[in-house]
Amino acid sequence: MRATINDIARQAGVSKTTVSFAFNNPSKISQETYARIMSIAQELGYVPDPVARTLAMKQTGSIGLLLPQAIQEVFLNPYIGEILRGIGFVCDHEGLSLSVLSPLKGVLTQTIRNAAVDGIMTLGIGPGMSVLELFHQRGLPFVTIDGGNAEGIVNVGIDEQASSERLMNAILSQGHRDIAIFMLKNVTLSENGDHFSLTNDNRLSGFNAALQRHGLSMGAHTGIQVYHTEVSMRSGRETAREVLARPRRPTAIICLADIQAVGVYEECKVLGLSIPGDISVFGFDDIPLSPFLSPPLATVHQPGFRKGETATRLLVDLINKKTPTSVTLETELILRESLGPAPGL
Amino acid sequence: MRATINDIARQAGVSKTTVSFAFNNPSKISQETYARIMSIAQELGYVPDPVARTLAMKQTGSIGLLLPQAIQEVFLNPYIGEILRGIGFVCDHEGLSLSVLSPLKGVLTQTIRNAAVDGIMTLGIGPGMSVLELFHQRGLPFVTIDGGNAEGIVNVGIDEQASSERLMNAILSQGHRDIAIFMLKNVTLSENGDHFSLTNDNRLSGFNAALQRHGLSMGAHTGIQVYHTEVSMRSGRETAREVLARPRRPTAIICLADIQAVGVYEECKVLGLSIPGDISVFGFDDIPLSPFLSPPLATVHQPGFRKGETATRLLVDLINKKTPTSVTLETELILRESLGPAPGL
DNA sequence: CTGTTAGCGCATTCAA
DNA sequence: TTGAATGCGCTAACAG
Repeated sequence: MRATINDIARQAGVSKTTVSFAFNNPSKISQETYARIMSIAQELGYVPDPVARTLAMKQTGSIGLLLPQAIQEVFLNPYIGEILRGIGFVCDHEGLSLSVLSPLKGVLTQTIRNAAVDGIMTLGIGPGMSVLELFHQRGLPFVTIDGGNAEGIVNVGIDEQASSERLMNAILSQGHRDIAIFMLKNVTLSENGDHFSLTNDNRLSGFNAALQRHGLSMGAHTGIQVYHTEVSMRSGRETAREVLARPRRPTAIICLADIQAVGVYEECKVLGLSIPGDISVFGFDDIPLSPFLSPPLATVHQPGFRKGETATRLLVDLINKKTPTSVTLETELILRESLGPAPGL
Repeated sequence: MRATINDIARQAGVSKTTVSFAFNNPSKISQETYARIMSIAQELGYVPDPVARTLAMKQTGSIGLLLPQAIQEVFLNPYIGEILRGIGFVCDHEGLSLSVLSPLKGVLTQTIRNAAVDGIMTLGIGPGMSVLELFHQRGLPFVTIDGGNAEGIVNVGIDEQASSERLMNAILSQGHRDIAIFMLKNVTLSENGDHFSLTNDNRLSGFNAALQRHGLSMGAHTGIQVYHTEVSMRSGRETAREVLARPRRPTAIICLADIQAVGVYEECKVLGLSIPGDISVFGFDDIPLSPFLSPPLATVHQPGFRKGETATRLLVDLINKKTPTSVTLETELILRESLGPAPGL
């Protein structure tokens, strides 16, 4: 049975308040009482209970991060690590701790109910998802990352559509007309277990915009096709295997996550295909290792660290009763050697 | 002002107990009261306060992870991501949430005091460090990862010494006699801001064991020298720049973290040095991308995921009053193309 | 500088 | 099946 503030107070012959001051505001009591209290506390191994303190102060000193998938899936993607670093940077700065919340199968609601946090951040949770209502219900400040802009919610993201359009333009301008696009599956969660993704939609329409301007379109009868893949090396590889076996083999593969491209590289090596000689590969995210792949991966640079950093700052503002607004960060097209002209050109 | 259990009770014309049951044990009350309570709760947007609940139940449902450095440093290393995935795997399974605690400059003590968790895991915190006493004082169950074995503390790690010895043997058997070793700096923290690392010591003695058997030793007058570097790509690159400019250039570089090797690769490319033609590179960890570097990186495979997984299971056992014991996991020497014979052999 | 007195919001034993 | 009472451990007005 751990010692409580009462035990200390009794032993020291003072009141609870005095003990409390000793720990939180020593300047309000005399040196000697302070010393006596601390020595007794030491002796009894007393440490103030953080939960009780939190209850009394109505402040947990921690913020939550709600992931779109199980943690062991999500952190397969190094890009998430970048976001996490940004979040952590601000947390450290503000003296906050970070609580990682996974969306467990049916108990997501419970998870959110029970989260002892001052505010919460979400990854890829869009407007209209019932999770957000839960936050409102609890009166929990929240900001979304890559959740899409909407009235009344603070979001940090990029211009998905413009970025994708630029990406596709780069590909098309190299003469590619047979293109496989690896879209992101399971990147976000909705209450009923279904998955949908605003990010996907936006990127798709960016692609279409570029295609249209070239008089092209996606579809089974064209050379431009979409595949729904998971955000992992393995999935990238498996899909590449499937795609590269098609009679009309694409001359370019677009991976909407760099990490998938690693799997594509691997499969190409096995098949003896040269990048970009036989096939060009384009990524998205620009994870720290993309420049070091062989060949270096062309991609869209996304400011992952700053995304996390910005979102956390906004959340802190929100918690402090300020009223921040959504932020859109810049992306940059990074042309590296994995993009080359279409074979035969 | 959020609604409390009292508001609901009053509105519904029942007692607090009944409302509590409605949320936690509906089978103990009648259908109709349940329905009435829930509907009123819905209307008033009532959600039980997690902190108050925690206080009453004496269980937070979350465990803490105490990092050795600021989060933005630590997650520069993909290997940590692997450990995190393992931890998350078990957390999900057990319905626990994960609280990431950073060792802030002076307030580490505060951080630990205020952490509302049922148990805690540490990375690279060894026996004898005062942090551990704090855990005892709070009566907080804890397990260490890579903390070294000691009486009375539960640890999950690898045989650092044997692994390093095997590593060095592999290098020596390729004829290398001029070797640069990039040790890990700042990998662990102690209370007074100093840093020291049991891991470093153990690996060093493993290296020395192998060297001795070959009649060699480390030192300024020999070809085998140790550099203290940070666990990052950048640090690996900078140290490589320094090392490769030495008059007696090493023919092999050992990086005690794969991620550093990426920086070494980069510098070699700039200098026009071929791996392993001019210089061999050996890593440690076997991060997911090591096989995809060019050339693939020879390294010591460490089971990061299983480390996290095992440690978390042990912690859960500890929380449940079981008495688990320390675990040592296996490593494996992975010979890939970045290791070749010393030039001239 | 120190003590008294209320909460904070919920869970739970014991009666009814 | 429900309610009253008590406790969880701490903070913070408000007095003195």
